[in-house]
Amino acid sequence: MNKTLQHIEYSEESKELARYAKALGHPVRLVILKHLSNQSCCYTGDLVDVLPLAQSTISQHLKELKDAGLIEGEVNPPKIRYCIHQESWQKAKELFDTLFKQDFGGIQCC
Amino acid sequence: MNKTLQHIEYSEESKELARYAKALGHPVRLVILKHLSNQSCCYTGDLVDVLPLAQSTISQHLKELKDAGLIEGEVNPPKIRYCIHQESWQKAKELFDTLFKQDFGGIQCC
DNA sequence: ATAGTTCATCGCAAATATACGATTAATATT
DNA sequence: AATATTAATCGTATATTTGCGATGAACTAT
Repeated sequence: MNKTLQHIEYSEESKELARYAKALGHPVRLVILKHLSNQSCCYTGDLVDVLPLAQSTISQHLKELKDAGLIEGEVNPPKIRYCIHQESWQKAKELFDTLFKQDFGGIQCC
Repeated sequence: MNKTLQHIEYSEESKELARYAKALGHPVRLVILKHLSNQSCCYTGDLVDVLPLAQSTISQHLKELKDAGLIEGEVNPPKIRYCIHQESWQKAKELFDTLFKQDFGGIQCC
């Protein structure tokens, strides 16, 4: 067969949405975001206190959320204050809205 | 430190949302869902024709979407017709809506 | 019965993700 | 300068994901 060298060109939207979805694809990160939303912001240490995970592990999850663009950190020595990244959050919201806007309910098929 | 044996109890919501998000966290699967929504339904073979990936790979992605509950397959020998799973799709939509409903725009912090 | 079609599954390799403890970097405090 | 605090990063181990080709199962058509 050998159909491919697997270099697929995805749309920017697909890539961006997949990136957000992937970042949201772990329960710990959802808990972190929830915590962040409750407090509006919080320090890494707060999360370390709350979650039964090593500090390094939490830091890593924060990094993934940050890399995906969903949160941002403000240095506030010696702590770091994390918050939702407004713009990206809005962008993610829109992308998911668009994805789910397809109202499959109308087209009955199976 | 040894803070944990890492048995965290997540809420059902977190687990379910994470499961959906994870399934959506790969561009190929988004393309598949888009294709599915365009045609309302389609056969595995259609996707194999469209995507530059091996049949087995596509089958695997379909399995993941099915395991997450986002799609369902109707046997239509010798083919299988895949469609969006209405209920789960709606449930996912709601969970994401709830997640993004938090209007962080109001609470300025950083 | 035999051969053909369609798609899932197996077995494998490579890459990525997840967790940890230990270390390092940055800054504040003494 | 020396110490303490906070959090990122490094190194490592294990598990999961992603991809492939090959094989197998289910059903059709000859």
